[in-house]
Parts: sequence; structure tokens; C-alpha cells
Amino acid sequence: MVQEAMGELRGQGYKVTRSRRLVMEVLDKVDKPLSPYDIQRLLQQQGEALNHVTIYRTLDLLCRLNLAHRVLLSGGFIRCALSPQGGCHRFMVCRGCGSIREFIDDALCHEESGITRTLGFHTEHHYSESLGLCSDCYRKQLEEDSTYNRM
Amino acid sequence: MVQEAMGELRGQGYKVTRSRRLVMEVLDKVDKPLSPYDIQRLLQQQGEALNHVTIYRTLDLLCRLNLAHRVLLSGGFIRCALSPQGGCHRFMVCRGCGSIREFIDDALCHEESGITRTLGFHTEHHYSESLGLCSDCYRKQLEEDSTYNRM
DNA sequence: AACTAAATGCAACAATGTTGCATTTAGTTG
DNA sequence: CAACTAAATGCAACATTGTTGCATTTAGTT
Repeated sequence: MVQEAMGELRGQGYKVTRSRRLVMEVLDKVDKPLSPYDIQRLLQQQGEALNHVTIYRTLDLLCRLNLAHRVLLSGGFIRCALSPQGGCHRFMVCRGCGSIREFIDDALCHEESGITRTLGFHTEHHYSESLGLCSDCYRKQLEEDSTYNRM
Repeated sequence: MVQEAMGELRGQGYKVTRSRRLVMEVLDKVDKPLSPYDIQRLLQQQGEALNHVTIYRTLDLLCRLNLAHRVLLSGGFIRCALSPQGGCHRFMVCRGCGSIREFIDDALCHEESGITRTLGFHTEHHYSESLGLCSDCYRKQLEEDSTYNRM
């Protein structure tokens, strides 16, 4: 994943640097959205110091090259999991553990674009977040419910 | 709109204050997402001073009561246009003029929930933004294209 | 009119994000 | 491999956004 990303950088004429590799490695390792300062803190813990300005600029670049996205509901960044169709991004955001998974669905995009078209809007791409519980957290919740809420 | 919102406040046991009315009036008047500080600046222009802390707290309250939402793509707040079905919010965000319109569509929500369910995710509500051009900006763009890009 | 919990303002602070410029470095060339 | 150069980074300084505790004010009530 990181290697591919570095290749993409080089291919687009950007330099492959320690900062960019480190930022990409963190995004790759952690499946939760991370703010620029989150990334800085994580790197610091593993003894790698990066200036926050560099992290901001690196994330800008990674987003421009579609190697990362900004996740809005929680305000952090995650790595780009799927090659997006027409710039559409859809995420499942677990309110239990904070994990994020991306998914795509062409039929859904067509349907949503169709609905907005009837409202006079010309959609170029979608951004959606489904907030709820991942399977693990859902199971945990069920167990808790059956343990404590019986009456 | 503002009157209803104030009634809702009173009904829920909250006081109807100058600050709350002013914030709601601004959100009602302006159809673009506004950050807390945007709201402060707009009020200042019409000679009404509000402390930013008050605005933050007022917006928190309005969001809790579903009288406003936070729009994520641009980071601002807008008034709540529709009584949301199961907490689902969908917006059309024009990249031309920055205007925002909310819409709801039950069928779409069912479809999206169904897709995520097959991925093991239990969706509680959706948040989506369709980025593109409103009809006005789309028309303007077409005109510009035919004027300048003919070759 | 007096009362009181709620709401506001203020001050101080914390966190996040931005800009200009000097220094360093990745990738290239000889 | 050494020298070169545009690109990338770090630093400092600043701007904006968001938060907290506490004194003061005010909306709604008695």
C-alpha cells in the first residue's frame, strides 16, 4: 500500500521523502481517521519528529493525488481504500470503536444523482457517511443489553 | 421559522433569549452554512454584538434540539430545513455559489442501509452531501463554456 | 417586585491551521 | 561519485477556531 503510494508520487513527479512515507505508513497502519496533529503525536511516540506544517502539506498532496481523503464526520484523515468512481466516497463510521470502512456502489450513486437531478441539481460527486455500529460493536451492544437491561 | 424554533425552545424548558433569537434569525436568513465566527461577524455588521462562546453554546443547543445541523463538507452550520427521518440528512452543496439545500428520500436510505448491512454494518443514520452545481450555476457555466471555450 | 436557575460575557487558554523565508534534501546531471 | 537545483522541510510567527471556569446578568416564575 505504502509502496504503491510512493510509486504514485514518483510517477506524478513528486519526491519520495521520509515525511511522506511516514505519514502514509501511519494512515496505512491505523484504520481510524486521524487529524494532522493526531498523526504528529503518533509519530512522536515512535520517535519520529515531523513538523505539523509538513504534515499539513503532505496531507494536502496525498488528497490531491487521491491517496487519502478527509473524513468529515469526525474531522480526520484516512487512507484511500478504493479507487473512487467519479470521485464518490462513502464511509461506514462506527460510533462504538470509531473505525471507518469505505465502500462504493454505482447503483446507489445513480439513484442519488437521479433524485437530485429531479430537484434541479447537477451532482458531480457524492460524499456520504453511514453512522452506526460495526458488526463487533453491534454484537457487544447486544450482549450488554441482554445482561443489564433485562426487566 | 424562528418563531417555531423559539416555541420549541420554550417547550423543552429552555429560555428564549436575545442570543438564541439572533442566531436563529441569521441561520434563517442566510441559505449558506455559517461557522460560529461567521455568525458573529454577520451580527456585528448589523450592530448586534454576541460573544463567540455564547454562539458556540447556542449552536450546540440548537443542534441537540434538531433546530440546526452542522454541515461538514464546508464546516458551517445551517438551519434545519426538514424534519429528518431517523436522523438522516442529505444535502446538495453547490460549488458555484456555495448554497445548500436539504432533501430526504426514504427509498435511498433503505437502499444505502441495505448495502451496508450486507457488509456487516448496522446503520443508524446517514449523512450525505452531493457536491455539484445548482441549476443557476449550471446554466451560467453552460453559457460561459459556449462563450469562451468554442474552438 | 423579588427571586432563582439558567444563560451570558469575560478572560484566559488550548488546539488547529496558515504564511514567508531560510535551510536541507531527493533526484538529476556531468 | 560529486555537484547541482528545484522541491521539500523546518522554523518562527501569526491567525483562526474552539474550550473552560467563574462572575454577572436575565428570563421566567413566585
